[in-house]
Amino acid sequence: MQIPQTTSPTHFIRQIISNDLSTNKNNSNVATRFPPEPNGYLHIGHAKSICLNFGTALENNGTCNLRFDDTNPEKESIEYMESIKRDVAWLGFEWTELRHASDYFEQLYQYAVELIQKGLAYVDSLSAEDIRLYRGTLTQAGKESPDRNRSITENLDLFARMRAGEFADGQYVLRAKIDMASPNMNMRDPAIYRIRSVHHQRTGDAWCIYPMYDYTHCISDAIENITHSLCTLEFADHRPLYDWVLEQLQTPCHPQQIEFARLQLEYTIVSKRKLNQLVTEKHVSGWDDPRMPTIAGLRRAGFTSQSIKDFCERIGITKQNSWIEMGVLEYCIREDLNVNAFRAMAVLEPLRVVITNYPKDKIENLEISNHPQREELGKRIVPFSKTILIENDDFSENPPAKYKRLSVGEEVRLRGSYVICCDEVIKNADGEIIELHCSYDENTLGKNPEGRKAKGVIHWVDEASSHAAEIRLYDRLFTVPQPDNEENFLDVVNPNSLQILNSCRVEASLKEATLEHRYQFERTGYFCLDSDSTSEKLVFNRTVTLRDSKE
RNA sequence: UCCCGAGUGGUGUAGUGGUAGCACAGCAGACUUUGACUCUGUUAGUAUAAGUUCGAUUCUUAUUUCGGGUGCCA
Repeated sequence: MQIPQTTSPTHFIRQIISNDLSTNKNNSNVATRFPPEPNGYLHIGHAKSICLNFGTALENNGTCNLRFDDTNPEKESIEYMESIKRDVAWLGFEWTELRHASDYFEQLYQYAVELIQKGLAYVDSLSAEDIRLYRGTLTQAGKESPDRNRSITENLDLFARMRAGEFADGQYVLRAKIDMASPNMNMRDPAIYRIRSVHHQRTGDAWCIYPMYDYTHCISDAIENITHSLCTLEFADHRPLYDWVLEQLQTPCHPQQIEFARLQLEYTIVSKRKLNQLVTEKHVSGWDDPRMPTIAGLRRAGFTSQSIKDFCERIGITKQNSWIEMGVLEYCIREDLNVNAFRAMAVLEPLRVVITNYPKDKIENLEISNHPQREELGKRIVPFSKTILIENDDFSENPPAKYKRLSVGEEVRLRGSYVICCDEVIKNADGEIIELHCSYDENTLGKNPEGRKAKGVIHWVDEASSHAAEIRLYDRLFTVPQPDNEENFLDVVNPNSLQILNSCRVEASLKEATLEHRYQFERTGYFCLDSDSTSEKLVFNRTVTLRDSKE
């Protein structure tokens, strides 16, 4: 007997947590958070983090907050916050609480005062340039700022006046007093507050000093009683600072920061700066362009949230930097859509076929299953008459070996309909094929012809009852697996990443297509209705092709 | 070699001091009213060198390769 494997594979973070649970660490609570900065749209890499954080909470009956890391008002906006909430919700996760680092600005300030009082922070008047010079290099220790031993009283006064807006941007900065000789640059008296007289999207003009990430993140985690603070590898060097801050202060708890490798997906980029550039320079139509690796783009392309979650589970969680092949993502969406997408027929590049021996005005309303393996999904009506359209590609005058489509003198099955034989090719004055004359075998509806076998099965639509449609064929946005390695990633944008087909014809039933449904256009791929679609003009996006094993 | 991290088939990821498993990709075949799906079979791997051990992919050391680190970004 086979026991179905339903448990997810383990990974090192699951092991750490199950170990913590077994020792009753954190009173056996599990609290995580997803902490995006609202300075761009969420992308597939964020999806990995979202699935990890929310998933970890779900698996352990814990909590997971959505917390906006909004400490840099110059780059952040409400629009991005809204898009992030929408995308997390679309993925199917519910945050326990919605928080903002800016909710803690007053507490953060008071903790900073506490640091100053303990002689662990000081106000520095060095310029940004000088601070950089004083910091030293990777191989050389830094040297201390002349202001490092400013008195506590003076520091307190200056910090209060920084808050009060008495100084210009950049005139002073609050620094943690740690160790200018540390081999870890993050510990060389990092800045924890800077003066920035800018309007904040949530706190308005209440503040002109804003806390830095390292200082803010650990305290925010502690305030929210986070148990496991999961972040990407590049923050590993910051962990000593994360721990240092919490060790100096009387915070509610001391969360454990654990780092994992960020997602690297071939043929995509996830740098917010570059993604932004693609949008602003109009290489794509927007953040939700189906070629974008953003959640919004994937959604518009027709990806399901389930397929993305499945993908995130499959790629695993480790500390190894690795590249995921596009084939994995494609497999995940095909696996979902194969089971759940309704089947339909669409002809992308039509070729007219007249069935010479079919009655002139006859129309047969054929009933065809919506899914070959799932009868419960019902049937649809597909009209059939004397003049139909087939895919231009599905006919060849000089068929190669093993050709399974139509050619002169050969028979093919029209999917869900009759077997036809091509008798004659009609060409125009330029010698281009404009029409095919075929004959049908009336005894082949729902049964095989006797004594012979059709070469293959092709899709079709009835010309009169079909609808015009625009079909957008999307392909990978870049021509190389690692566009980030290029001198200029714009040089390797795939010029053929979008092909718009305007003379497509889709079967009558597709008139009722909805944004929520996914479709498999038989033999051509998986598609979804695009939001640009109108009742006059249907627009479909190709999510992914079908697997293709023909050589 | 200033600090930190990581090396398991083509890719990703498990595992144990005792025959290295799974998935994707690939290849071959079966089935097929989708060249889809499904099914079957199959190719291919522990970075290198020493050491400990009856036995090392696992433990130790060295080497090597790759990634990250010098924002008043996150």
